[in-house]
Amino acid sequence: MKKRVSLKDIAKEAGVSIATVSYVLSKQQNTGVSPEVSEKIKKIARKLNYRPNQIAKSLQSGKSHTIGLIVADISNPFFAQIARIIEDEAQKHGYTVVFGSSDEKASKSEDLIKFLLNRQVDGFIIAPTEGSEDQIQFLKEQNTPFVLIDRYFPGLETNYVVVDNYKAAYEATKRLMFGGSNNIGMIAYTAQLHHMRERIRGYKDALGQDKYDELMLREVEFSQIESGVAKAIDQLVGGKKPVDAIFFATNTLGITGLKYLDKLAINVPEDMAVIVFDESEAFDFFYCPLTYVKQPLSDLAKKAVTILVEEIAEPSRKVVKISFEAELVIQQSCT
Amino acid sequence: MKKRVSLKDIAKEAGVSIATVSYVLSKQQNTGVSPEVSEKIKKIARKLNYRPNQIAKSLQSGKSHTIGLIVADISNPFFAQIARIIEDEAQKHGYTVVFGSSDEKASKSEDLIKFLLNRQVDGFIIAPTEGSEDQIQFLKEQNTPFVLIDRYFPGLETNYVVVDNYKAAYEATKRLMFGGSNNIGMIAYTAQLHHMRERIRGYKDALGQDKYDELMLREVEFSQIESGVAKAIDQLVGGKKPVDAIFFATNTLGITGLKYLDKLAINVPEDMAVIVFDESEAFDFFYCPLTYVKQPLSDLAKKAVTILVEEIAEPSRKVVKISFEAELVIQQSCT
DNA sequence: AGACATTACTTAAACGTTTAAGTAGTAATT
DNA sequence: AATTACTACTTAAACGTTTAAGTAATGTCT
Repeated sequence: MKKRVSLKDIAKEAGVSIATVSYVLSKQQNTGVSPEVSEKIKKIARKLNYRPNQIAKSLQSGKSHTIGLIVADISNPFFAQIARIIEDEAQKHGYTVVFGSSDEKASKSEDLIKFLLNRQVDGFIIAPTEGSEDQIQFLKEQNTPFVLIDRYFPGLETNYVVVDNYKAAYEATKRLMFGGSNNIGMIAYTAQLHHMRERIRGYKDALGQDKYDELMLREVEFSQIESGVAKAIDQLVGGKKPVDAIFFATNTLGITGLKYLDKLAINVPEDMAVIVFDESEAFDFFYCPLTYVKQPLSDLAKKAVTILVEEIAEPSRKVVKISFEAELVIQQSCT
Repeated sequence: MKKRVSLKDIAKEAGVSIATVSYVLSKQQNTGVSPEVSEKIKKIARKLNYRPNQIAKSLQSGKSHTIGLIVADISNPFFAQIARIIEDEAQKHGYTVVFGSSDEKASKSEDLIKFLLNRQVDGFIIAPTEGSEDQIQFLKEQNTPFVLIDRYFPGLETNYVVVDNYKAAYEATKRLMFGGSNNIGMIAYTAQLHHMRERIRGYKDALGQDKYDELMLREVEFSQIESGVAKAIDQLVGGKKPVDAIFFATNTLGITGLKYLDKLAINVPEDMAVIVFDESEAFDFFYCPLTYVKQPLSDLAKKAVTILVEEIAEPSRKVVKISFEAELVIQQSCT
């Protein structure tokens, strides 16, 4: 790599001190440099194609103007979309985004946080994994600015931007009941993550004491989605009280589940009503237009960035907790 | 943010110089520090929870251990998947990935390159946009390590990792002919990007002089995919020689096109055979299992990282040009 | 005993910035 | 003429590392 041009090079060529060059090039207000010298320096800077070294600036200022984004998996369209919006929004504020995928593993998440902390990121946007409370607590104690997104820990006083999962799940389930379904099953992840428990709670509450049966709620492991969903569906349709509707708790579960229903030649919505949490491009080609819970991704992501940027600028403000409403997009799979 | 622990803090507590601490903590080989002092320092470092400041290291070494990834759109699953693989691979080599989306605009791409260059990235992995030759040339002149991925410029001597687009398109088209299609249309992007021209060239060559008709090749703008594809299909099916097969040049075009075919009640493959370049989760739910061109994403992305990392370590090696074979996954949409 | 090595450190410069504090030189005020 | 104030700079320290070069104390060899 060719040696980059530094203030020193410009100073030498202009016959002034480095400080003068710095004042000219970095200050908007004129800090007492004569117009002639100022012009001369600017001209030389342009000629030499000077680009300031952000690393040096960062070392000096203690700010890297970089934010770390940690999600479960950047290749999951849900997170990829969030990442894109965060990127655009961060750029507007002059921030770069570095990202990492935790694969829902607390250990990977911890490694990533440490790694990015060494890189001196100014703050984090994190979709926390199960069991990462202590990491989040650690960030809090360290006073590292961060915002949780998509999920949060009710026991921790932190910034977060989420969706009202309880309400969304409640409404979705009610819609299935309204559509005439009597035995409504749910397929969720085996996770103590609050957003997942909230979706489950919404489902249960909508059904009420008498309609809910614990056999109708099936949980599958992150690590074996395909086999887990298949088994769950087998149980839901094969029990003594077969379900006539399934509420899928995430889009990945939905996609996997719909494929399996296809395999079993179970028709939606005739044999089985369906609602899925989250969207997917895949649903566009499903033979029956799906009713789904639509999260305001853009709002979530933008808000997360603005909160983070504000917190970086003014640390230790009061925590900000935001919960957006999700929208139930009603199509034909729920009747 | 709490003040971070630096070598100085450790040095003070241990009663030694900063240099000694640095030697102990950064060297694997013992550089002449007594075991007692060494142990003492390590213990204090652990106690204070010392984490080295990468920014300072970077300034000193001139290496940021960060690579910049520039793609058209990180939320496009094709690029999101590549990003994920690059992330994992980069992590293995101790690199962080910062990303940016160019939206296929040369101006955005240029801004991103400048922005990330200021951030002192050690190198780039770029899926270049149309009209970005001069930016690439600039990086080359600067001796900034980079690898192009997915696309490249035949006129420039650069590292790249791509797929043999000509061959893949040729074979796809031949497969459509083999399946009995007589009038095979193609929908591609209006772009001089080499990979796109190669796909088109493969299509043309497969058809040969007599079968190819310029009316059967429709190009649509990046900026108006939906309307463009609709218009293209209208023309393809509404001409005096209506096509009985369509080859879509990318997965986005394919998804959009298939939706529109649905709208027109054109059945695949009875009324229209179809092959799409690239995969999509969406295709899993299309009523007819699609024949598609499968790119070895993992190979592409991993190779790009290793080439880049090698080039960073040993600049100005000979350029490396890699072309992988794509696989035609034959299902039922092409007969 | 004197020369030379070796050990176990320390000093100081460097990376590229920013910025408080200092310093000439000139101009205005008394 | 002396004081003050301003202008247009420069000096130097700092951010947290690395590392070549220096040094004092001890050990070894002839």
